[in-house]
Amino acid sequence: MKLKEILQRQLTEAAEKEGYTPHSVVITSSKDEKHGDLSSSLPLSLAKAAKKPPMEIAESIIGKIEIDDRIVADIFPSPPGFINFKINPSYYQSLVSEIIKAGNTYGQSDKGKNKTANVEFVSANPTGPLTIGHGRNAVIGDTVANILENHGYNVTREYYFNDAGRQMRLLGQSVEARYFELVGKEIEFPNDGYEGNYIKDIAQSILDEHGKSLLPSDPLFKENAEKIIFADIENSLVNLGIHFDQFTNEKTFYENGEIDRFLEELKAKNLIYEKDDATWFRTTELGKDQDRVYIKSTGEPTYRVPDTAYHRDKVNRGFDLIIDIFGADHADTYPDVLLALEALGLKTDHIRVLLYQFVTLLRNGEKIKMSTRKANFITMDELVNEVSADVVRYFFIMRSMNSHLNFDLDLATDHSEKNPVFYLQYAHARICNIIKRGAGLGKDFTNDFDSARLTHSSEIELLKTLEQFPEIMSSALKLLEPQDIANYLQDLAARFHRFYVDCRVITDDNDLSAARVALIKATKIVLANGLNVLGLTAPERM
RNA sequence: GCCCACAUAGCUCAGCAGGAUAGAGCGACUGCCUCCUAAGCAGUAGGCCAGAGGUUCGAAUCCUCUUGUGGGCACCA
Repeated sequence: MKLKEILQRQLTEAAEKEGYTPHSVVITSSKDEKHGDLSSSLPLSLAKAAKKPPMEIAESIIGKIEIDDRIVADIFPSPPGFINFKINPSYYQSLVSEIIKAGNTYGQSDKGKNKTANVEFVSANPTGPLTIGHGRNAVIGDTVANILENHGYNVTREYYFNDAGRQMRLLGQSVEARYFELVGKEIEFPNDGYEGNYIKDIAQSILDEHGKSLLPSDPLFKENAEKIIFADIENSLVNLGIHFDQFTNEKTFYENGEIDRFLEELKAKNLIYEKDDATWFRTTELGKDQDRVYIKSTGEPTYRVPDTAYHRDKVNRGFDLIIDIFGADHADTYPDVLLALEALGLKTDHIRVLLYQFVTLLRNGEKIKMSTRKANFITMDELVNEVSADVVRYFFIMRSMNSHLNFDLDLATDHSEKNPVFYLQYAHARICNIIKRGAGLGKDFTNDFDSARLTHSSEIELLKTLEQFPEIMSSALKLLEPQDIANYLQDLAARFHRFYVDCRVITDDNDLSAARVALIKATKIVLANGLNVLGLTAPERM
């Protein structure tokens, strides 16, 4: 059990013995060492209802706490009504062998054991290369999936795409136009067509493969474009270390009758009606302020229809947890999907939608407006080639999902050595180097060490930070916010670098060296586990 | 106009299930390698936590309003 949980329980029991009814017992790390290592403000929160001074409550609760002195060295109150715990250093010291023993399972849990999760992310339609805009989605999704796996979930990474809609039709027409340009029979380029050079490349490859005798409206234009672009997207994802377990195509739900069935069921519930030659979903009946078009007057369904059928399919596949990673532009639309599922009697409370804010790309201090259609974009491949997958991944999760991300291209490329990801990786590399050096001197400190030798304040601070890792990981499972892990690792690396400066590891004092080697091995394990969850490499040298 | 986010150091951002003195990186200035990688460490300067109310013993954190920024409000996805 984790330290805070132990203290929480002791505090709660002691408070109850004194006749209080504590609601939430919060324990925080003390910032000032004169307040011990951990503190609780429980007495302050009880004071009002009890009509007693907080300090008096603190004293009486402390009197009832059953101290395990292997863990807690001292408990004392401080004004205006905190209870402070001084933790026995031996508790922290004992973590070293615990972490080494746990190895790559340190920080893991079995909260998701025998449970399945589906994480749907990227889901970009194959109309062009993967851009930086998609990148944030891709990295968040993959990292969230890693977090779930860290807790034992069996995760399906899924990519959903539409190939039946207007966008894909435009893509085919754009390729077609470029093809006929190449064979000298120019036809009009579609309005809103895709202008990127990659369209010309595709047209050229079609020309190379099929000659110049293709006729207008040949389905081959769209089919080839889709195939080529999709292969390119998958390759870009692999470059980022991302692999999908399943690709699901919108077309499936037309072909297997799911969409018709779904519309029929809504109709039976009188949630669908016809107006102005279109078919509408009666969202107002379900608490929204306007109805939504389901089938356009052209006869073409809107994206909501297959999307909802797709989500119903995911629910029916029986996952314990379903996660969607959407950009902020979907904030208004996904509730309609959930509403429709609920209207059909499906449970949706195991669906979690993670919305992330957009990426603003800066070059020379100016915003770049990106548009796939206008071919004004930076591709993920370009970026990964310039700054490495590690840096790109870190950049996308180092900011909280719901704040806008400024991606400064100049900073990411020209000053990449200063990227914070190197700071943590350097800590890992430093440790590897010290261990190697120790081994080179014939000092292989494997099992036999006395952790009581770890008494320097930098050592204790490092140990305290190592202790927090499992808590950080379980909080990450609850919040599904990768950023917290990145922040923690920054803190851990900082503690290590400070320790490195204060405490020499390989010294003439063999016992001390053995203890310190064990400490850095434990640190290395936690760094590597954290980097691994973020999908970053843990380099042995830099 | 309506809905959702966001607003903290010169810049980019942490901190937000309320807690004791608001942090980091970059940038500026000062120090630290005869010693495990200086991709590091220590320090100085820099803040009305957007503004105004409220709740509370206690607010950067919760609530309301104002202002500003981004996104959404399509028979686009």
